[in-house]
Amino acid sequence: MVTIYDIAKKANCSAMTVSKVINNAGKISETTRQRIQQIMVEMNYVPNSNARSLVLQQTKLLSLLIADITNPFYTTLTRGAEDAAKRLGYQLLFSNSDESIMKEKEYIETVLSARVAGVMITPVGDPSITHLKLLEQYRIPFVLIDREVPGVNADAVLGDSKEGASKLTEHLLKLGHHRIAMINGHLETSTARYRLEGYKETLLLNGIQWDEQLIMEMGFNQANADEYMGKLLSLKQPPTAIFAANNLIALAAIRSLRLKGYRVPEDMSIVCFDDLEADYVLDPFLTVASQPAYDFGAIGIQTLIERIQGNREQTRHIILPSKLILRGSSAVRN
Amino acid sequence: MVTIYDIAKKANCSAMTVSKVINNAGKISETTRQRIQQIMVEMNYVPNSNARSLVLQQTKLLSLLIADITNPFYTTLTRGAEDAAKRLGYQLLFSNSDESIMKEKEYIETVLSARVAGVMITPVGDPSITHLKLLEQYRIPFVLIDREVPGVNADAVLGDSKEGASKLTEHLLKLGHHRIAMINGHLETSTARYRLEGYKETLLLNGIQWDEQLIMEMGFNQANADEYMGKLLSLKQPPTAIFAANNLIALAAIRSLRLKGYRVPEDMSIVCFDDLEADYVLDPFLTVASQPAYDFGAIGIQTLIERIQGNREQTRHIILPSKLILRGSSAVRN
DNA sequence: AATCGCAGGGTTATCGATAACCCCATTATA
DNA sequence: TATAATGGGGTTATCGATAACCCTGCGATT
Repeated sequence: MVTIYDIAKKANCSAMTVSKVINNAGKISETTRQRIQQIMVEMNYVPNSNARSLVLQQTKLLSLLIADITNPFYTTLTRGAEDAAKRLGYQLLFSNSDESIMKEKEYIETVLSARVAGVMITPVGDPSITHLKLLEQYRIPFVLIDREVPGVNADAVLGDSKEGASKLTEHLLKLGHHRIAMINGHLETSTARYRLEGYKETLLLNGIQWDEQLIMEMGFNQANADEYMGKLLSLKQPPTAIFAANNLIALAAIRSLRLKGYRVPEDMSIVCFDDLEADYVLDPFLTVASQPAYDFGAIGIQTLIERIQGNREQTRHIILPSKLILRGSSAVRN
Repeated sequence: MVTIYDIAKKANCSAMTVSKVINNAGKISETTRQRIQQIMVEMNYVPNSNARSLVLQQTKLLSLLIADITNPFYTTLTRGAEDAAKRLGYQLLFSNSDESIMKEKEYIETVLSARVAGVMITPVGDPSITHLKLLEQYRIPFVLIDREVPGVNADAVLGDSKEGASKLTEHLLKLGHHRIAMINGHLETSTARYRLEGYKETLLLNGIQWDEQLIMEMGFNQANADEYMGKLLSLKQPPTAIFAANNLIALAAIRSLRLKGYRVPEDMSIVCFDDLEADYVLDPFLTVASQPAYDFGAIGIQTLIERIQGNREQTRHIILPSKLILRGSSAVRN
């Protein structure tokens, strides 16, 4: 391990002088500066950030915690975050909570003990408040992304879940569906609540009372899609359309339907939130409310850095719109 | 910021005693242990890992650098790595080099300065040797994953690129194609070289001399797919089949072909490496040599941790096989 | 001639946690 | 009874980098 002391010895000067060269601070003659810099290159000196952040009480490290690394929505978001962080001179490390509150807790403790400069996080759900309060207590700036948490007053970059849900529901209604099921994420998640709200409200506005039997709270990780589809299909009056709270739920639902011999959209229309980026799919099939994933990440990081640098007082919620994209998974009711 | 000194003051003892409680070391009476532990909980104490790793000269942090976070192959790999790390008691942080040697360099310097316990990395290519030597110099254990680097003697978890390429090429030959183009990643990447080797060798074994005009070195990030497809299609004897070095290249190629009015597989067969996990795609279309992405990650982390714990002397290369999966993108030559 | 100012560089304490070692009672042992 | 052994806990130095301050010598100023 090369330290500034090793450099100092070779350069015949004190460690402090080396430190000053590294930080471009203090008064150093041009000759010694160059001598020291050359020695640092020769010896492949890399500063020990642990030592540095111990004394400085800060780092240039940002942390991003996403809920599901296998969901293209989050990886695209991550790209946006990464680009923004780089542009603004910060390093970004990610982690993946996998929708697990325990993993989230461990991760928060890790970043806390690393004293990162800031955290951007897709909270698993309302119970995340415990960890978020920890961040508050340790005065580590953070930004919520995609999901908000009641009781936590922080900057947030969110999609307009209610509006998007309304658009999707309305679309299905226009196609003649009135038995529309919803397969939702956990209601402990703000997006799930808003999407449900938009769904219910739109039904009501169109003179339809929602049917609790048609509303499933499955969770965003698509476990048990088969079970939930089974329940829906065995109702006396099964749905003719499904609103899935996100893309992976929709895919799981379609797969399950096909296994049971149903066709989409002939026997069942399906719509959902979040596009699968065209990169992954040759023939996009899902009718979706597409959210600007890349922007989520980029704007989130910008907001976070502004907060870190103390340019702002009040917390701010930024709401990004979604865009309805009509495709083959939804059709006029038979 | 709560420190052990704050705890000590409240508990009326020395910081050392607190430290001993935290580390379950030394001799502490049950009463004081409990008293201290309770105070730590009350005050939400989180140890400062910077201080700790400064004195211990080590951490429980592993670092994973992947080449493209938007490629499902890598995100699935990441899942495997994450699960393995958790199981073995390590925390995992990822980053994304985006196939950029500069980003890779910055990242390596970051993990170096953080003195992580170990690094798992998909090197961008042969030039990565510079950074990898740095890791060696600082004695940070690392494992190469998916790609090897000549001149770097390290553990590695690799796919059998040559064998997979042979299988794919053979498959196309059996379908009657003999003008088979290859759209490859950069030859600075070991996988690209091995895949090319398998391709050429299989052609030769079947009595076909390869045609340099049919071999394109595009890079794994699918830039300029249109340009390369244009070149191939405007040849006097254009290919009737394409072997793409990975999944995203294949998709880009198909998209480009369609834009130009070609149909797959009727006008052009396409095969490639790396499956798109069934999670993302409703109707898998690509004929692929599928690699066990999850295992790459899991085995890689295991190997890394073994090395960290010094259970092994010699470096080891683990080669994982790929599986040919036949689908609609390849068909008998017209 | 005495003082000042500044360039150039060094000393020391500090961040938070831990290793290595020390110290003092009390109990066990010869 | 004298001594060793042990439990329970404290002291001090250390990791690598930096902030705050100090020192020295030389040319400029009065």
